[in-house]
Amino acid sequence: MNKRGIATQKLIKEKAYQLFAKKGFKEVTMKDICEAAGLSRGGLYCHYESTRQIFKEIMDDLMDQQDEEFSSKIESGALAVKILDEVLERYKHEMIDRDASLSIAIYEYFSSNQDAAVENPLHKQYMLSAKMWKRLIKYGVDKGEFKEVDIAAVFDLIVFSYQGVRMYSKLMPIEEQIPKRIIGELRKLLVKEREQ
Amino acid sequence: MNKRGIATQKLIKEKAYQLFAKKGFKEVTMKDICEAAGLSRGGLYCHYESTRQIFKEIMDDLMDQQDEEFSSKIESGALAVKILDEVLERYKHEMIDRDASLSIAIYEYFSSNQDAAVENPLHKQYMLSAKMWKRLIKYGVDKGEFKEVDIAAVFDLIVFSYQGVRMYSKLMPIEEQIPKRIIGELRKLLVKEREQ
Amino acid sequence: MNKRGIATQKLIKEKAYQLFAKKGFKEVTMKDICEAAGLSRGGLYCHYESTRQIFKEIMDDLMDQQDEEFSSKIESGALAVKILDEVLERYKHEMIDRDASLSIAIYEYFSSNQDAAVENPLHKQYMLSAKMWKRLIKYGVDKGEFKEVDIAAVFDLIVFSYQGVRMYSKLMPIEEQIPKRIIGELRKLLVKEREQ
Amino acid sequence: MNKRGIATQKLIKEKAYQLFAKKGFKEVTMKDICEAAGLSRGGLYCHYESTRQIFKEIMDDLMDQQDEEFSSKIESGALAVKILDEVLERYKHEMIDRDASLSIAIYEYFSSNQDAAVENPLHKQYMLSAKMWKRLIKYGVDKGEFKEVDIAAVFDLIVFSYQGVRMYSKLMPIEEQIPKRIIGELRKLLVKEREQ
DNA sequence: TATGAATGAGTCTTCATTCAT
DNA sequence: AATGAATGAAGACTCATTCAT
Repeated sequence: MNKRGIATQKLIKEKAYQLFAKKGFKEVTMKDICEAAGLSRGGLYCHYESTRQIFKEIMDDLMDQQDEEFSSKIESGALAVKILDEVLERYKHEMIDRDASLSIAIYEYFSSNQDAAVENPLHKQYMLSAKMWKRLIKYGVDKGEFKEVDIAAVFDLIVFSYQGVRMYSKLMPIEEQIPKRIIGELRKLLVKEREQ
Repeated sequence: MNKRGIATQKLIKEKAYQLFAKKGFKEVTMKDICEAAGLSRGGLYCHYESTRQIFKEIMDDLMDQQDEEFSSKIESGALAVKILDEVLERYKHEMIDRDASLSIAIYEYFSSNQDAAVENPLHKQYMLSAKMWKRLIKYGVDKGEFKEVDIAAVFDLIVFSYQGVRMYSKLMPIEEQIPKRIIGELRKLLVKEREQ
Repeated sequence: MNKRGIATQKLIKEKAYQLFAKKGFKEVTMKDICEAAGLSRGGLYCHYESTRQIFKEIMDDLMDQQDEEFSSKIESGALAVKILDEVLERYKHEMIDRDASLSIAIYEYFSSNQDAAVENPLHKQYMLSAKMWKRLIKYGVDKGEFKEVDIAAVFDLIVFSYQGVRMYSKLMPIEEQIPKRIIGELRKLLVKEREQ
Repeated sequence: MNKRGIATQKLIKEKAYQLFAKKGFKEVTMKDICEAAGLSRGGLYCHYESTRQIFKEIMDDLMDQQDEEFSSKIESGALAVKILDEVLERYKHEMIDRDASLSIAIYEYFSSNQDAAVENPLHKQYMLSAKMWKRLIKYGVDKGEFKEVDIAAVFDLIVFSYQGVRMYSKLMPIEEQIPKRIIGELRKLLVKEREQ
């Protein structure tokens, strides 16, 4: 593929991202993407065969961007509480950011998916996220900043309550207090009293 | 509408429920429902104008069935911990029950919905659920069985982690351990140590 | 048929008339008529089999109402000019009365009609109208009030210019001046100068 | 659009013209046109969205072909009577030419039309026709060939009696004598006795 | 690579018509 | 006479997909 081809594919993915974020996965058609990208039918088919393929490529790109966000911070020896607060702060914002996310599209994509369970990218992402969080929690516990919690249990609570709110924020009005309260409660679970 | 009509509508809703549970909302067509119900095209249109209308009616029926599940138990003076354990046990099962639920369909239905936010039935259900949980938590606290928690915060954590797992259970394999750990952690949050 | 049946048929025809006047013949369905008449599907079919049949019956009723309007006046010995002016005045109003007439419906009905030409009720009406007008014109000529015109030619001019305007009044805005000018011109054709 | 597309559109319009002339506007479906043009459903929808759009384009093409038919003749200084006779002769033939014309279709198209009255193409055509006829009549009067008539009135009589017959020729049998008599009468209205 | 014409399958929707009640 | 549930056919419309250019 030459430069032009790559640029076209990038354009297609950008435009498709916007459509998926707005309408979910199932309601975006190849025709929609053609029109959004300013390409003809045949032109789009030169690059992609289906919305599923385009979506998968967008997902893969996003996954690649995710790195082990905590690692460098932990290695720098920062306070566990400080690292925790940074991440929770980000989570709080993402919970109420209705528009930028693909969450609905991801939901629809995977719920009509035939991928073998183990290769499921969502599962992969979950496992990766688990690894990072568990490392952070252990780090905090070892440093004496966090309580001696059930690491796996607290991680599950964090990740699923976060995802639960993200999804519901697309379906019904979520007052700002909700993420705030959840984040606060999660923090209390982890951080020793005197630290707060 | 006569008896025959009512029976047909009941049949339509039953068959449609199964389809929505299996395929989500967006992928079910009027044709699918005709065929599942053994009706002709026109026959279905005698009763319903769209999948959206059928889905809404199913939702409304379900909502009607929901009553204030804790109320009678609280009024009977049962132990708060016992009531809590019963509900959490049910939640645990629902979290991994991939098939019987409409969760994906609900997600798709509401994510492409124009209903005014306040009348949103999901929001209504959330509010109802909040009322019941808050009553239970207060009851437990007053009886000295539960810790002096931030009631609203704990409720949010319960409901959104529950919903988060329910949704993800449709998208990726959820090991049985996950609901178990979450339920356990939520219980610890509420119940005083000596009660456990 | 008993009284109730007759009353229902009358109601059907009244409601159907309104629909035909408003939407033309082709766009009125049996369903429309059911709803307008407040009858069920089956109920309407008890009385009529098709819109065509209903329309035909309405037409026949209208034809029956038409009598030889000039006859009695001529026999009373009235001035030909006076009779003429009365009729022309009525024509002038009908030309711009967009709403009350079935003209579009008649057009559509007959243009998709298989009736043998000779039994064509429109033709019958034309022939009847011709007979009456020719009698009037001859009466005026004999009395010395009208010019010695080509009776058939003047009649055709009258009837077709009248019908032409009626039809066009449904299709484009007809200024009031148009019928006025046409009526004036037709009158001049017939009536001797000194009479005016 | 490329050559092939243009050729297809031309074909569609030709076939559609025949259908409209035969069946009127309302009874022609997109399916009819597909089949007449030898195209698939989707193929037709590539070019046109509705029968209304196709019909409008056919009308516009026809309007474009109409030019100010009298102008050149008047400018050449021909006898007004000669020009008049040529046009009336054409009218006479068109009055009984049942098949080639779109008159029914036009009637149905405009009678179910929402176009703002002023932009109504039928009205535009009427105005254009009025301009041409008035110019001719004035020319004949100025040259002393025509009587000193009420120009607007005579024009209305000409155009609406012509249209009236055209329309009725689709609805009932029109003997050849009728157009002949009307044309004769209209001619007498205009042309001075000694000219005849 | 890219265009856009064309196909054909699939769904939606509306009605005329029938029929058991 | 009347109801209204049900059928089935017809037409509208949309897309994924292919292909000649």
